[in-house]
Amino acid sequence: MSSKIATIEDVALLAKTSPSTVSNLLNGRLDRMSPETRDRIERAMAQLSYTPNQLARQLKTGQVPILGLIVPSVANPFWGSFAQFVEEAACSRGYQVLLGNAGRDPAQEERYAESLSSYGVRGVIFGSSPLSLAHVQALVRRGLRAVTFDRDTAQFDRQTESEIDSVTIENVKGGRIATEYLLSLGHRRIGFLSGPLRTVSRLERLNGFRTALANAGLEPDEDLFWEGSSSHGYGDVEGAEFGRRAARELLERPNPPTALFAINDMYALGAYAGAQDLGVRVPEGVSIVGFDDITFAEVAQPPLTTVRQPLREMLQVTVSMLIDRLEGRRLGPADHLTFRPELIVRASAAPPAKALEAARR
Amino acid sequence: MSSKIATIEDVALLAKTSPSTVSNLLNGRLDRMSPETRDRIERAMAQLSYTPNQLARQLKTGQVPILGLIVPSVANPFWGSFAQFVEEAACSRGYQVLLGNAGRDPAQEERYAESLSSYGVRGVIFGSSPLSLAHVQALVRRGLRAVTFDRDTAQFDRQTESEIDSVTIENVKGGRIATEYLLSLGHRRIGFLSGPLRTVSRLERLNGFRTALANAGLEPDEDLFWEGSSSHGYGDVEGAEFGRRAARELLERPNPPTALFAINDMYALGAYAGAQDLGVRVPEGVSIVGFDDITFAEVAQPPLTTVRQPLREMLQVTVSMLIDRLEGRRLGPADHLTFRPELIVRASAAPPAKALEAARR
DNA sequence: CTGAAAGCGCTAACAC
DNA sequence: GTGTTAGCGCTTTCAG
Repeated sequence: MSSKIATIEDVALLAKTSPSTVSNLLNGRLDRMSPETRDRIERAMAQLSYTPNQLARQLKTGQVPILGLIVPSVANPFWGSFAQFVEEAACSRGYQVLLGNAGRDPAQEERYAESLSSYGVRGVIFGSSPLSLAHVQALVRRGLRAVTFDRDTAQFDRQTESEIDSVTIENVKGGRIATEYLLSLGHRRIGFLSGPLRTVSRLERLNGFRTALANAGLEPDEDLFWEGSSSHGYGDVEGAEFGRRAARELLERPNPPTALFAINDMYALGAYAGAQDLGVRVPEGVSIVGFDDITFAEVAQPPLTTVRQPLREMLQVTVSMLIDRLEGRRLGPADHLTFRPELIVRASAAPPAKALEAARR
Repeated sequence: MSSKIATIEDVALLAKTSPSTVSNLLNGRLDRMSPETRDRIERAMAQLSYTPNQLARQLKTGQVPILGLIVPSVANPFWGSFAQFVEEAACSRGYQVLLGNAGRDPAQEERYAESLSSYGVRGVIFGSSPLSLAHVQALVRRGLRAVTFDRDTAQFDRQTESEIDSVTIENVKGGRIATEYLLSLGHRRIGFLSGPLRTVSRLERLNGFRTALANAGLEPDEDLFWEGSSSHGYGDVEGAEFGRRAARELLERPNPPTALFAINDMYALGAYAGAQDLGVRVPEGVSIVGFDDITFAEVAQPPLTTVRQPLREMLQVTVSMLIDRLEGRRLGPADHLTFRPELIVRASAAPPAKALEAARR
C-alpha cells in the first residue's frame, strides 16, 4: 500500500549522519552541527517528506502541545464560538485542542479529562461552572492543570489550595445591569427565565437580578420565575426551545410580566418565538433582555438587547495563562481573572405597554 | 508536587507479577491468568489509581482511537451541530475527536491533518467540500484514511483511485426542490444568495436552482444573483451578515426578486434582517427559503422554510464507516453514500405579493 | 561538531 | 498461567 512512513533513522541514513543529529535539528539546536550537515538533513527530510512522530517524542518528554477543552455542547452557538476562540488562541501558540462535549455531567467531565491526561494532555479548560468542583480537584491532584471558566475559584481555592485558575465575567453584575436597565425603562414586573440553576454563573446572574429588584424596592414574585427542569437537560442544545416554552408560560399567567430577563441569548431568542406564539410583539408587548451577546443577537428581529461578555479576549488570556502554566513560565498560586460585563442596548426592550398607552393619551 | 504517575511496572510490582500479565489484563486477555492474579492486579491498579499511558501504548500499536475532524468554523451553528454529532457517534465507539477549524483553507486543512497524523490519528473527516481534493489526496497517499462530507468523491475517485470515502446529501436535488417550491407558489423572480461559490456543494445547489428555473422555462437573471466575495471569508462566521447585505442589495435593485433562495440557513436568517432593514416583511414582502435546517430555523420569526439534511444520521454512518475502515473491518474500494434532502415547509415563503394583491381585489 | 547508547511506558512474541 | 525479551520512534546524556 502506501510507502512506509519515514522515521528519524531513515532520515539519518539518507543524510549520512546519526539520528541524534537529526533530532538536534528537529529541536532547534542548530549550533551543534555544521551548515553542510544541516543542509543534507533538511534535504533528506524533504525528500522523504518526513514528519516527526509526536507520539514517540512525547513519550520521552511527557508532554503534548494539546489543550483539552470541555464544554456542555458545541451545538450551542455560544459554546461553538467559545471553542473557536480557544482554538484560535491555542493555535497561535502552537497548540491544538481536543474537544469534549460533556453535557454538564461531572462524571462525564472527569472521564474526559482522565482520558485526555492519558494522552499526555496536561492542561484542560472547563467551560461550564458546575456547583461542585470535586472532580476537577481530583484531576488537579493527579497532575492536571485546570482553568475554569465562568466561575471564580478564588474562594474555593482558599479552602482547598487546589490551584485551579479561573477566568470569569462578573455574572452578578451582569444580571444586575440587565435588570436595572429594564427597571429604568419603567418595568416593574420582570420575569426571569433559565434552565436548571445548577451552575454557579446562573445562580450569580439570578443573584444580580434579585439584587437589582431589591434595590428598587421590589419584592420577588414566584410567578415571574421560570426554571427549566434538569430532566430535560440544561438547555444547551434546546435552549431556544426552553426559552420559547418559558415565555409562553410566563406570559399566559394572570398578571403577566412586561419584561423578561433570560439567562442567556439562546433562551432570549427562544422567548421571541414564545411571545410570537401568543401574538405578543417584542418589544411592544414584552421586553426581552438576554446575556452573552452571541453572534445571532444582532441579526435577530428585533436585534437583541443583551449583556456582552468579551469572549475572545477572555479566552485569549485563559489560553495564555494555561500554556504559561504548563510551560513553567508562570508559577505561584492560582490566578483569578475577572472581566466586566457590558450592556448592549439594541431593540428588544422598550418601556412597558401601559406606559406607552399612557403616553399616547 | 503530585505523586508520580503510576506505570504498568509499578502495578506489576505491587501485584507481585509481571508487566506483561498486567498488559494482558489491560487488553482483555483474561483467559491468560488465574482469577487470583487478576484480582491482585485489579486491586493494585485501584490502589495506585493507575491509568495506562495511551501514548506509550500507541507508540507500539501505531494507532490511537482519535478521529480528526476538520471544519470551516465551529462558531457557525451548523458546524457546531456537525461537530457535536460526530463527537457523539465517535464517543459511542470509544473514540475521541480532535477538532480543527481550518476556515476552508486547503493549506490549513493539510497542515492540520498532517499534525493529526503525527499524533497517530489515522482517520479524518473533512467537513467542507473544497473544489480541489489534492491536499486530501496527498494525505491519503501517506496512509491517512479520509472521508469527505458534502461532496461525492465517486467521480474523483474513479480518476485517481485515491480511496476517499464520501457521504453527502444530494445538493443538486436540494437546490431544485427549494426552487420548485418557490416556483409552485407563483414566484418568477427568485434571487439566489450565497458566499463564494468555491465549494462543490454550493455549486451543486446553484445547479439545482438553475435546473428548476430552466425546467420552468425561466431565464436566469444576473441581477438576481448575489455571491459574497471570498476576500471576506466564506460566511461561516459571518454568514448572517452576508445574508443581510445580500438581501438588502438584491431587494433594492430595480425590479427586485419576490423570493430568495439562500445557500444555507445562516444566510437565510441574515436575509430576514436585510429585508427588515428595508421594511420588507417576510413572507409578505419577500419569501425566503434556506438550506440545512439548523436548530434556529424553527425558532426564527417567521419559522424558516428550508431543505433539511439528516445530519445526525449522516454523521453516524460517516463515523462508523471511518472507524470500520481504520479497524480493518471494512475493506474494498471507497464508498460513496448519498442522502436525500427534504423540504421542510414552515412559514417564510408565501405566494408573491402581487398575487396576494390580485387575490384581494 | 557528531554519534553510540540508554530508555520513556507499553505490547507482543516467545519461552518457561 | 506467567515472565522474559525486544522493540515502537524519539530525546538526551555522554563520549569521541
